[in-house]
Amino acid sequence: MEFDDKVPIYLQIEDYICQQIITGALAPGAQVPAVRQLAVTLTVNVNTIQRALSALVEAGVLVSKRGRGNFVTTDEKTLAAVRQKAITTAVAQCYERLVGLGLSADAMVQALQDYIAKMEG
Amino acid sequence: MEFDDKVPIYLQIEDYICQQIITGALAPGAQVPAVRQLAVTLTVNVNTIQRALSALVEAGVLVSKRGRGNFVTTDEKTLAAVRQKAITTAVAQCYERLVGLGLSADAMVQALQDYIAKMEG
Amino acid sequence: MEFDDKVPIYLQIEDYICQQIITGALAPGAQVPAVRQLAVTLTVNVNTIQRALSALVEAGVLVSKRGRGNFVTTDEKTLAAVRQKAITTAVAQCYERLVGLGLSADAMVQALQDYIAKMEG
Amino acid sequence: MEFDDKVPIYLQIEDYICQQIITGALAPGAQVPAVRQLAVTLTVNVNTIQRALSALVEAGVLVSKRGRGNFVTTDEKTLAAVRQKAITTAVAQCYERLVGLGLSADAMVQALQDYIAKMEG
DNA sequence: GTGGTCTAGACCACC
DNA sequence: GTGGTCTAGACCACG
Repeated sequence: MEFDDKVPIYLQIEDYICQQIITGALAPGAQVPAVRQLAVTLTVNVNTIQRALSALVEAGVLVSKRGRGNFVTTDEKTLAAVRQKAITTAVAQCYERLVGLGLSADAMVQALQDYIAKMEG
Repeated sequence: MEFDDKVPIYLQIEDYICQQIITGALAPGAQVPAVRQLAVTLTVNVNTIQRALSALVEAGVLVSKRGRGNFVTTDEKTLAAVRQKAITTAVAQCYERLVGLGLSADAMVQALQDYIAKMEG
Repeated sequence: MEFDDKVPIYLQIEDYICQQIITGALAPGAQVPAVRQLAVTLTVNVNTIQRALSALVEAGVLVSKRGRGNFVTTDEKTLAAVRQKAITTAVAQCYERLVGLGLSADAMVQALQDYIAKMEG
Repeated sequence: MEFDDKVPIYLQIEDYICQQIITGALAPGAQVPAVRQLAVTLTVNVNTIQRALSALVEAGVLVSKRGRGNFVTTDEKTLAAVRQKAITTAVAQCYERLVGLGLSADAMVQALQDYIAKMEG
């Protein structure tokens, strides 16, 4: 995995875990890979992983079982919220920036469609 | 102006200046407010402003005239590139994140339209 | 190390690092001395070192690994380009000045050979 | 005329005047253009011109006649020295940098010849 | 310990 | 007054 130097790695890892959950790569109730395992696969320090997981536990997305590991919550409301928040955040950020650049609603949609066409066409 | 803690202030200032240029608030050839002035209005240290402006000078977006101030380039190609890059960057970031979340092209466009409707409707 | 007052220290440090790389004192992939270490040995402020290294990172000559240090790139193309640019820059500057003084091509070569003879003879 | 932002303009103007003298564009005894005239043609502030001329007067290259202007010295020794110094300085700077890059004497001469061939060939 | 960012304050070159 | 450079010293993210 690649990290953007300009934003804290632990935040990027948070997003990464959420992404795994949303896409189903990490199913509800599933065990999250061990901290040391994640540290290896993401080539990141253990402390950095810990920080990211702690935040997710705090948010209720993961539940930590002492001595056994971390698990994805099975609470559907929380999971739905995670998904919705991830999407909204991405879209909102884009919207704000494009508004700042003076684009109209139509121009925004057009810009997105153009980009999608370029990437997938 | 408000700054996001998670990304370097000097980068946000770069974006801010570019935005001013793109929206026409800073016309081609216009003088950029004095470094010390910007420092006051943005409530940021002079050096931080300098760092942002230096990068823009390096990129050719601004030209620095010693003892006189910084000015927006009049080179149309550069200006067009600035605008295009700003839009593409915003859209690309959004696209990448939504792809990571498993959204289809249609779902992406829908999500954007929904958000726009919510904000502007 | 000695610095020339008339040109920014950070630029001289850039050149110094490049020189170390070109001569092999800093091998490809090798770790550059810590910022604070360089600051001590070059008797220069840490920020000044940072500015020089940042430019080299930007240029791809160095790669920065957060919390671990700065390393010389292993990309051969980049390294070759660094070497070539350093030589060309030095020669070009000399050439331009001598042309401005009205010297012929032969006179230039002669002047260089004379100087070399004086220094090494 | 173009100036390199990285070295003081007044030094570049000094070099420029010396160059004019060496190439004969300013003959021995000739009057140097008025300060305000130079300021216009070089698009530089009057004070900056003054500073450069003062240094040359100090060095004996120019002689200042109150109320009448500045004139190129007619002292042949001084003029010869100016020329020699200009050449030596250019060559020495190049030599030092190439030595620092580990080039042999032959390689230096070769690099210069290559560059000349590229420019004039 | 290592790099990255920011602040505060100073000095210089130039207009 | 304007930008450019440098210093000193602090704090944060990361290993």
